[in-house]
Amino acid sequence: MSHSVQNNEERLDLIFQALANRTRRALLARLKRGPAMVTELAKPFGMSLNAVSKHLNVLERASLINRSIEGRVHTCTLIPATITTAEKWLGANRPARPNEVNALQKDLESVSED
Amino acid sequence: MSHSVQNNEERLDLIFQALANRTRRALLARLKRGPAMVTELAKPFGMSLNAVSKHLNVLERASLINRSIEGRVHTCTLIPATITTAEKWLGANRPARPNEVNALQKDLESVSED
DNA sequence: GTAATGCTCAACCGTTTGGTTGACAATGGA
DNA sequence: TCCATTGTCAACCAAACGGTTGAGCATTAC
Repeated sequence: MSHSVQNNEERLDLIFQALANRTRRALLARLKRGPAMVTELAKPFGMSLNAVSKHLNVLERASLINRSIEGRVHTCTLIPATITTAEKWLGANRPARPNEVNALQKDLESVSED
Repeated sequence: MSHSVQNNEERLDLIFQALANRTRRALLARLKRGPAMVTELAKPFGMSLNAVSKHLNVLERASLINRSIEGRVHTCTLIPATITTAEKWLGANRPARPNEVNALQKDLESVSED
């Protein structure tokens, strides 16, 4: 494919961009309940199958889902590890919460000990 | 402003879209270390101040940052709660991990108890 | 064999994005 | 007062987004 040559920033770009659309988030929410075929995924949305197919492409390029083809049925599966990648970035870039700050301050106090 | 009329999906759209750009993620990473003025934020990036100002607008509309004006200096501050909003969505839409599944299965077994 | 199903690809189209430049308003320092 | 600093706004531009329609290719059912 030669598409998979991505550094971490590129991966995060693709992941967050894929998440930045409510249809795609709804697709992921559905897939959390288990794998599903494309027409099944498309059913709840008031848009063409083609549009949903495009959204699935975006999710696939972001490695948020996998597709396995069996006959004419394409089954989509969530890739939880990619969601974890996004969670990790957020966790690393959210400042410590008050109680965490308190804990950190206690640590600092116990070190300086003046 | 009349801009702040947003339901949850709109808010998530704005948040994830704001996160879907490496310059903006770098800005947030910088702001995690504390508030900063606009020129200071712009310094590390090879682009015009105007471009950075636009990025800050995107972050502000997503409620990821705040701006306080004092004289001619606009100071930007991170809003951690909004990052938490994104984290919550991800946490709710990542399937349970194996150990969590085990815990859940144990719960179920202890209930049905046949 | 024919028809329906499942899905993708390609082309198109209006809107948004991410950058630029130029002008300008307001503040602060000389 | 004059000038540098700080930052925004507006207009412009190419590229990407998010949808559409139409065509077409496998696969399965009849």
